[in-house]
Amino acid sequence: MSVTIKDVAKKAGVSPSTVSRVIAEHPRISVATSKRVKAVMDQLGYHPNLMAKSLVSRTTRTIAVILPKPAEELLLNFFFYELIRGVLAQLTRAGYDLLMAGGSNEQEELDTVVRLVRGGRIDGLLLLYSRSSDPIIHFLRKENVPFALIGRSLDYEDVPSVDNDNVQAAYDATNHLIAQGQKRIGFVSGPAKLAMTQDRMTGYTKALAEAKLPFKEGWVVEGEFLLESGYRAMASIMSQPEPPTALVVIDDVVAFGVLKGLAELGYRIPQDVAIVSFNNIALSELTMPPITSIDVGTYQLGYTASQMVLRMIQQVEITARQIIPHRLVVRESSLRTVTYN
Amino acid sequence: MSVTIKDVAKKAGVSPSTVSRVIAEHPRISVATSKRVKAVMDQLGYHPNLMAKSLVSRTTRTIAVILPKPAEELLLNFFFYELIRGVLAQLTRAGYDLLMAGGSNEQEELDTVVRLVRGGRIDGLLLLYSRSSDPIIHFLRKENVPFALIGRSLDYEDVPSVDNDNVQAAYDATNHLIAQGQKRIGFVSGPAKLAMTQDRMTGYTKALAEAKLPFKEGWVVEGEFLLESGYRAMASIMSQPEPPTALVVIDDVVAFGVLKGLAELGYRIPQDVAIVSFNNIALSELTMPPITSIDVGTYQLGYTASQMVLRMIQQVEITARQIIPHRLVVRESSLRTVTYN
DNA sequence: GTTAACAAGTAAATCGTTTGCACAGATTAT
DNA sequence: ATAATCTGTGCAAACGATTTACTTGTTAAC
Repeated sequence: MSVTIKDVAKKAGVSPSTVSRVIAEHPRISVATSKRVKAVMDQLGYHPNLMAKSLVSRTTRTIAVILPKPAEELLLNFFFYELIRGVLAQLTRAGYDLLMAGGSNEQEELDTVVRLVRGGRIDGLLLLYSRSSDPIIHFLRKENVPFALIGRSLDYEDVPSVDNDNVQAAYDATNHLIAQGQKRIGFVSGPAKLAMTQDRMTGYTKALAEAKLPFKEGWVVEGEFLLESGYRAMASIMSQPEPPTALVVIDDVVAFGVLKGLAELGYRIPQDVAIVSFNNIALSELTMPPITSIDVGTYQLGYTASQMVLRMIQQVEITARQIIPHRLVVRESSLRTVTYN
Repeated sequence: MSVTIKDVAKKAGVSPSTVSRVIAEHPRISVATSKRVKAVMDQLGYHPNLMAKSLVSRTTRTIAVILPKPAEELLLNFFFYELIRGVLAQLTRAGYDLLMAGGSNEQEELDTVVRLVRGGRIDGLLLLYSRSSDPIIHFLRKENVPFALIGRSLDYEDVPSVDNDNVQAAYDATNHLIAQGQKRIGFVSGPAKLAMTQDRMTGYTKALAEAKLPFKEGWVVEGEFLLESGYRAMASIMSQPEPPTALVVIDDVVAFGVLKGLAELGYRIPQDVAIVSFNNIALSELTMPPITSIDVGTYQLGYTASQMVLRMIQQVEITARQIIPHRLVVRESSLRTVTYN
């Protein structure tokens, strides 16, 4: 069917091993032979069978990204894509391929990971978020598979991971609102299980405490990383007797929902309610008003995490935990006084 | 190292072939043996080596998506992600994995495809756009590899593909503006090589011609699927002696740039310039004003195209060319009279 | 009671590579 | 001149599955 190493060998009048050595640029092969074999190779359009190669080398030059449980939902958040962009840039550079796989629930997700790892289909993987007591992380450590986590593990200190200082980031975001004179600041949050959510919550409360500003249960709403989540949160938060006049929002897409919700309720932004959000996706500057957002270096996150996995595969020593710096990008949504031209 | 079929065989007191047959649910295996072997299998945590399996079966349960040349750029367009969402939904459903690979120029792209196909790494692939005289399509047809194109081939009639009726879509978009009383309608276009761009251009001119409205070279600008592209187009289009009062824009992200450009030049939308765009990505309704857009069923496009590839792999007869219906979603950006509440 | 049919399982070849070991001839060291 | 080392290559055994063709023990048929 397809042209194999044997065909090349026969045509070049050498043994298959020699052809293999030519491909691998083995030093013991003479220049003459190498040239001749190579000529035959492209004359025949030979390409090594990657499966056979992988089988014997136990290597696939493939990294997997596991799509968390509600892949459908995850994929609605643009943060993810910016991340993947970074991942792809790194992997392509290194000549690795990216495999995307998922499951429709936590069990299936684990099954997928086990299948890929035990089945020898991948050389390493990238985990996007970490839940508390994550069975996948547990499995990967046990099996000693190269992997890196984007985020922070709540269970183990020494999991290779790339993260932001989310406590500090939320602290900065909240303080930015405080600096604008805001006194009643709420928090539109994400899934409580995630380390990221917990850290940002910590930063938020810390800033409030330091400024001696009130923290109210009713000003905090937990949700998903979805537009509707932010939209719905407004109904509940703004129906409080004394609603907040400023909001820290866990994610830009959620903030889009917040914008929509507030607009429908008749609030003006930022005059009535000021907003600071996270991730600074490309479209945050296009909404009306543009959203102030903490840039977490999403692309860098993906790029660095992939690099980490690649290094682990090459047995290069790595720093277990890398922090990508964040940066507050101020736009109109958070400013006390705004001038429209 | 890893537990193999032989280990299972030994422990279960049968031959490797029997274990293999148990896995494949071969009818010639007795229930008793099957049970016993299966018990041993999960006692040992056995998982078949996918490479070995692929080697002999010449099958990988993997579909590749080739990222076009400027992957970095492509990934900035959200249209792509919605597409991938559809692809993943279909593939996950069918138990296939998705491999994303790319190259940094057309040659590398082709090389990647050749490597993956000849190397037996994938069972089929999905092409995102088609250029004229695309060497990749040429190669895939020659090699008889299952693949589907999202879009339309300019070279071959019978390439399996999923597409919109882009001529009609652009015709509808333009007519919508005409119905609003617009007389001077421009077109912010995409790369001229792409079938999609050409088709939309055709629909646009057709609508103008039928309505006996003027077509002016200066009102048409070619660009990329990038925000900046739309932004820059405004400088050139609006500096015409008689600038258009309405624009058909090739893509939502480009339209975002158009919005930004027009705002900076002091035009109000839709009062001074009305806009209709394509793809209807999630954020089109969040801009100010929300953008009227042709929903092309992006998710469906990805979902259907993947299905087509899977069918080809399973040797099921397919319709070579499927058309996904489009739908005009009217929002404020295109309306003659607007009321803000 | 012999043979044919069948059920359940095994042995061995195969898929396309890589790689340790062997070996012949050339080169260098002593 | 002989031993020791180097060079360049081939043989054959992996890697971990699947699958064809063969064995064996039972049951049914005549």
